[in-house]
Amino acid sequence: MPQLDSGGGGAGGGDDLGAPDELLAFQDEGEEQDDKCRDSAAGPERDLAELKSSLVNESEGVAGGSGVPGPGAGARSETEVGAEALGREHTSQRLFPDKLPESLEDGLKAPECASGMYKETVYSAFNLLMHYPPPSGAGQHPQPQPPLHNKASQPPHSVPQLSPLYEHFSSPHPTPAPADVSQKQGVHRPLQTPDLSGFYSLTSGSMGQLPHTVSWFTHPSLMLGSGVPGHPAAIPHPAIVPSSGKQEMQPYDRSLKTQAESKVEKEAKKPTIKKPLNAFMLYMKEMRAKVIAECTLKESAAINQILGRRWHALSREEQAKYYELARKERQLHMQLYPGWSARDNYGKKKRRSREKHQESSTGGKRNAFGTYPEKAAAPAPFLPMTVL
DNA sequence: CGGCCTTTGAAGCAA
DNA sequence: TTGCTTCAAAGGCCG
Repeated sequence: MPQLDSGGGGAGGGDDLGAPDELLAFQDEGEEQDDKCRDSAAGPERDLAELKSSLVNESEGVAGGSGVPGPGAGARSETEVGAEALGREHTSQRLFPDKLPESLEDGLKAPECASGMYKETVYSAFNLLMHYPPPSGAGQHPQPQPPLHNKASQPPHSVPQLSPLYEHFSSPHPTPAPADVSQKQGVHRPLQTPDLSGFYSLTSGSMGQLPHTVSWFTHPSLMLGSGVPGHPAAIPHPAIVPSSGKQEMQPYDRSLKTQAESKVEKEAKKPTIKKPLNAFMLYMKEMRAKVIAECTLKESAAINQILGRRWHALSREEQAKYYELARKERQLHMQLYPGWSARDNYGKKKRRSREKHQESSTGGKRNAFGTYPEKAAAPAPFLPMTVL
């Protein structure tokens, strides 16, 4: 794990929310894996690997280069790009999975996927966020991020499960906000983090371009919202979802319920506070739409594979931005839900049975670290991100 | 309809 | 302390 940093005392003095991720020491991470990849890429697979490699290069054209995506970035060798971006040796084959879903292969073969599409600076919006500008200026952003969560099926009133901080710069979909959230924060202690306070000072009138920011402000704990019975009109925080995931029952149905049932139901309906997103999740949220547009892919599994590779292709500085954002997310999450713990959601998702897990772990499938047990002799792909 | 897939990172848990 | 597991997002796929 990229357990790094800390040494610096962390940004925001005293806020060391366990943000071991501040600096990602991913130098050479997967160096050995590269070897493995090289091995596995031999023969016909090598072409595929190179194809994938070029895909990563494109992403570096965008994300990389600290905003100087040269026109020929996509044509440069990965070694060049990697060395430039990371200042580290960057072998030509990195982390190529042995297999890719067919859809991913299709995507990689797609011409639009191979052409350099990442011309804009991905982080322009990110920088916007990082500086917590007043919302009035947000609309001035020249290149609003493409819609990331515009599912047509989504009820207009619902709040997409977006990472609030991230939403601040990524989502174009307005979310109705109360005129004065602060008035509804009676029971919630005011946030004191200077960075974050800027968010909460937003008003509904300024939400045009940064709509989902509101989701932060309409956080249940802020406005006695979804988490508090008797305030049905409140807009839930994206981190909060009804644990049942089902629609609200009609009053008539409700009357049919026995007390015991309703009790159980009540229990089940207790809103689930979701984990704050980590750096990679934030990165995925931002880049997913681009990958989809570029590769005409829709399968998340395939997209995530691409994003995983692109993530590793990012420079340290670029990744650091997401780590910082994730840190702020955690910080805010902690402030909003002081008593919340990740264990609250433990076991709530019905996951594959442990049996299956064990079976897979011995059967060549990926374990929790994304590694393959049979290759366990070699360092796990991402563990070698050792401290510099 | 709901779990799986797939990714990385954070955190929980057991030993 | 170490190593493993679960969850976070996303959306197509499949039983």
